Amino acid sequence: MNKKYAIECKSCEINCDRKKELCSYCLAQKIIRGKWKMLIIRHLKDGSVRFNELNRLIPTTPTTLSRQLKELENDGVIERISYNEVPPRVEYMLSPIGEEFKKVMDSIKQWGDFYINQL
Amino acid sequence: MNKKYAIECKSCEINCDRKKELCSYCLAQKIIRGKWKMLIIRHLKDGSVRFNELNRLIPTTPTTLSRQLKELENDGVIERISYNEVPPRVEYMLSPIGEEFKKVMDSIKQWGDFYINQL
DNA sequence: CAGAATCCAACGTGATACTG
DNA sequence: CAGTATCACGTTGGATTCTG
Repeated sequence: MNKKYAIECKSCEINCDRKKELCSYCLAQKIIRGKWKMLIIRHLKDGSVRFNELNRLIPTTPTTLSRQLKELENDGVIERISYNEVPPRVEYMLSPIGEEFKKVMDSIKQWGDFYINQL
Repeated sequence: MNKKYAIECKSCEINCDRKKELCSYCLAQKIIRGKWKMLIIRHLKDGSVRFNELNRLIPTTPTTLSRQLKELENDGVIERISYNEVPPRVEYMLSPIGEEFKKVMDSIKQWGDFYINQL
């Protein structure tokens, strides 16, 4: 198991008897924590999207969007393809890991609906 | 739909065509964002736990743990029962909404396993 | 035991200006 | 178009001390 992506779960190291299980949670939490990451993944669900297009869909600054995209890329959740064109064109899309995350998104949506119905 | 719990998703208001779907995501993100919340829910999965017991399982200070517990309670995810005893005894457990969240936890675990296998 | 109060440091996000 | 650099700021979490 080489360190392709960074995974570290301090909590697990300290107190988890079922390391792998807890790591999954911390892993997901790490990805979900970023303010716009859920939204990014949601907007990439149906295919690749360009940077500015994404920025129109997500109400934050290019600075922040760029940072969050880079983090998602480093975590292996999305992929970035840069075409050598003028004007520049860059497309973002889900990686296999990101595709797999759609299932989590679906269960989150179900739970959210349940939550809203309780109000 | 009375405002029992606070829900507001600025992103949805601004740019979402499928409001309810996105709200679910933002909702979940808002609730899970706290550094220890996933871990709290994970440790309450199998039944109620007392404050100090929880604090032994989760490597943070009582101050922070208390804050996150209160937030989870306000968001309707967990419940707090205080027994009138000396010394004091307080138990935390999942609410119905919290129980429902276990499905999300399960899908997260599956995803985490998939993730780890990609390394 | 189960916390509350207070203060502080660190981190994440946003605003602004600029660029290949 | 797709960013980067820099700075300012608010929110979060942690340390410490104290209490019913």
